[in-house]
Amino acid sequence: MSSDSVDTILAQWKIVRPDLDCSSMGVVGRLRRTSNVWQDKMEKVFKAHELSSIEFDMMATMRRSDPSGITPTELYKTLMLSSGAVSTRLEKLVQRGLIERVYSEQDRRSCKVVLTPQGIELIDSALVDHVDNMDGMLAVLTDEEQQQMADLLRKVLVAGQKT
Amino acid sequence: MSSDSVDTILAQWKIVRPDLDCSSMGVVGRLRRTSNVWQDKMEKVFKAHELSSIEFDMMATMRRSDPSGITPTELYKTLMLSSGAVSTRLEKLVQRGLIERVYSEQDRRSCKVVLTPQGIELIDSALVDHVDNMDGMLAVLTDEEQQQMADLLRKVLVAGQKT
DNA sequence: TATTGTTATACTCTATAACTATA
DNA sequence: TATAGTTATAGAGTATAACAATA
Repeated sequence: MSSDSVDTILAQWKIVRPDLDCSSMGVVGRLRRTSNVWQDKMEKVFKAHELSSIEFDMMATMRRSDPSGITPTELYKTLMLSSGAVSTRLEKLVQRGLIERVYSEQDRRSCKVVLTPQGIELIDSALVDHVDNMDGMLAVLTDEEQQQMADLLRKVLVAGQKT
Repeated sequence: MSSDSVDTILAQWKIVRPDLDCSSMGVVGRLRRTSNVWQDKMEKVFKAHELSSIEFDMMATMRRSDPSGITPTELYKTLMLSSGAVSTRLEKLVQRGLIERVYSEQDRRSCKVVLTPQGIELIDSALVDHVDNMDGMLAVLTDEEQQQMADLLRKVLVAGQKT
């Protein structure tokens, strides 16, 4: 098995701090690096569609939600952002004609944001490239290995929600 | 097996875009989320030692490097940051008495940064807490599963370096 | 002429909180 | 009085590029 930079780092710690068991860093460090590398690759694809990561996430969330739309509050809670950050970005997408606000008649404080036809076209086209991109990032793993990794990560995430 | 939020998202895509095979999102999406959750947990530990993530990374890199120090150039290349960003943060650490610059006699443009005794004390104490923290994040996985995940991630990282 | 490292500028992004309107 | 959403302010962080000193 070929070694990576994390193997080097672990070997260095073994010398400087032989008393400390850093093996967890072998998992956490690699996951962090993988996430960074993948994030960069994904941002390139998003950028090709003139979207930031968060704009992609927002539009993708709208795309897979109820066609009647989603409220800004649901959106910022789903994406774990502040209301202000979401409002600002929503306004930009409105100005680009990619989404529009539909005001509620029941609760006049509230609105829903929905994708315009152009918005759907853009996110659908970005989505295809995004899936291609992810497939490429995972191509080095067999289907079974991909399933293994998904299962291991699910286990971590489910456990983390309880805390 | 209990399901997580990514399972929900995949089910939503299955309805809205049944033509699109989003299974790679099951791996990539979970890895991204896990990374974010872990990053938050790590930052809390770093903050308890009055360090940002990057300050911790910088000091940890110095700690495991040659005791004679490391040049700012090596540091920003290792951490994949700009020279300016590293210079600014180095200066902050100098002002806090955690590191100092040792100027080269061979090349008078160059210097090395080294941890002061206080710096070593701080990073060593932060490191112990950091390792404890990582152990806790991985506690839900067996040793064998942790090894599996490390191996899968190494495979991805090694393949990624070639591109 | 290239390289090491610092500094200054400008930019992006966000959280916070103030604010409006409505419930 | 609380909530939905927007807007304004301020802060953190960075990359870029200009800069000084040396190779």
